[in-house]
Amino acid sequence: MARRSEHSKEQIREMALAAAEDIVEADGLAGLSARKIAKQIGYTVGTLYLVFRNLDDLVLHVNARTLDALFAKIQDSLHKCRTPRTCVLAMGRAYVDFATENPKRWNMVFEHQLAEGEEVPYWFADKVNMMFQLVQLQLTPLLESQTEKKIDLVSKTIWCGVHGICSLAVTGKLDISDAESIHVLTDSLINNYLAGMATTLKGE
Amino acid sequence: MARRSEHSKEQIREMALAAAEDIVEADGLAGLSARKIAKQIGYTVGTLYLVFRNLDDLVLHVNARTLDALFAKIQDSLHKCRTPRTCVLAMGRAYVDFATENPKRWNMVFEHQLAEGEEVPYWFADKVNMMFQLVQLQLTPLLESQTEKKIDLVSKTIWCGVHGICSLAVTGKLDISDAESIHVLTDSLINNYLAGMATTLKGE
DNA sequence: ATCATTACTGAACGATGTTCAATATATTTA
DNA sequence: TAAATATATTGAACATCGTTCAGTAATGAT
Repeated sequence: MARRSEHSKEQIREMALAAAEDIVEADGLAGLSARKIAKQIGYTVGTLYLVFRNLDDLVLHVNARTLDALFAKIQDSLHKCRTPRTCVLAMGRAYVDFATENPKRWNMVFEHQLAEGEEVPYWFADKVNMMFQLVQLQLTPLLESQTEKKIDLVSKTIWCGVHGICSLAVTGKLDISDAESIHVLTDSLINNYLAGMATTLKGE
Repeated sequence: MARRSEHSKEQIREMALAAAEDIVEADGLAGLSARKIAKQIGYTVGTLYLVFRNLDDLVLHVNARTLDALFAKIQDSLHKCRTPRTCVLAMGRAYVDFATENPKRWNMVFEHQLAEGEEVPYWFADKVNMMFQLVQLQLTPLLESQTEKKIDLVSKTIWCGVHGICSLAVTGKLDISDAESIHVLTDSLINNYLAGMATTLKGE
């Protein structure tokens, strides 16, 4: 055997990640296996380990791609909004839309956990933080008089809230599942939280 | 072998669930295995399958116990509060406290997913719904003029938000991890959301 | 044409969830 | 008390999993 250089290592990586995405979106993280990926790209298991440290590493990279796609979709949603409030609303809806369109892939980002000793690599943590920073960017016009710590708190609170709604809805723990009904919850969260913040800021 | 009737089936169930809890809180869901549980209770793997349909079923029951303990803790927190707002604040803090005290067990409730065909049993869904109803119970005094649908929306939004904060904090996706810092977020969410709701209700 | 390098394989290992014929004990019957 | 029946428990077997790595086949260099 050995079809030397039919694909570069980088190509094999890409193929493996794409195959893994397919399998996960079809059967979830539980349905993913090294042998399935290998079979789908026409190589054997061993080859995967020349290109990834192990399956956890591969999943981490699939998750990175998911976060990238999610981030892109959320950034896109900002083209059609004008005020901080409507922009955060748009972001929340885009988040929900992505999650309902790619439920298993999105879910894997939060389902997957590294083994005890392993650390989440910095480049992965960065991708998560970028999401919060994008919220922060929208909100700063409303919070110019506030400390950075306060702005950080507000962005995190809102975005965690949106995530919580999305998470419980997509995993079927609420009775709702269609995107439209979930938007009602995220809209409510963002509108009321911001309205409440406005009153407490005035009262100072 | 066969130490007939040394323990009743119900006792073996209890022992297995307790052992599983121990293992999960030590090593997480990934560290749990049928053989480990069996070894810890002094039986062999086969015995577990006389008492549970399969490992998924066992995990589901561990999760049920976790939800029961969580619910009890949250109910307890209601003895020291007087207003709807402070009661929901107390509930949020109790939720965070439980999650930080039992991170792996709590996490498993949301990490674990049944296989494609399997349905979440009604008694499990009930336990989740009871949590929302407890929030609803606190909030109805503030929302007496509102439709039931609106009350439901508000409770779900707030509690999902609290869950989202808790979830991202406990799994290390925020930079914070101590309970006190997480309380700041849940307090902020609840206080601002309710304040915002008060203004929109007045404006009607 | 030979050698060295490289790309890839696939058998092997230990561990997993799950099943079920076999077995050892307890209870009932004679 | 002894034999027969019933039942509680076992543990070997199966397929599948992640992971490793000696071996092999094809390429590039000499």
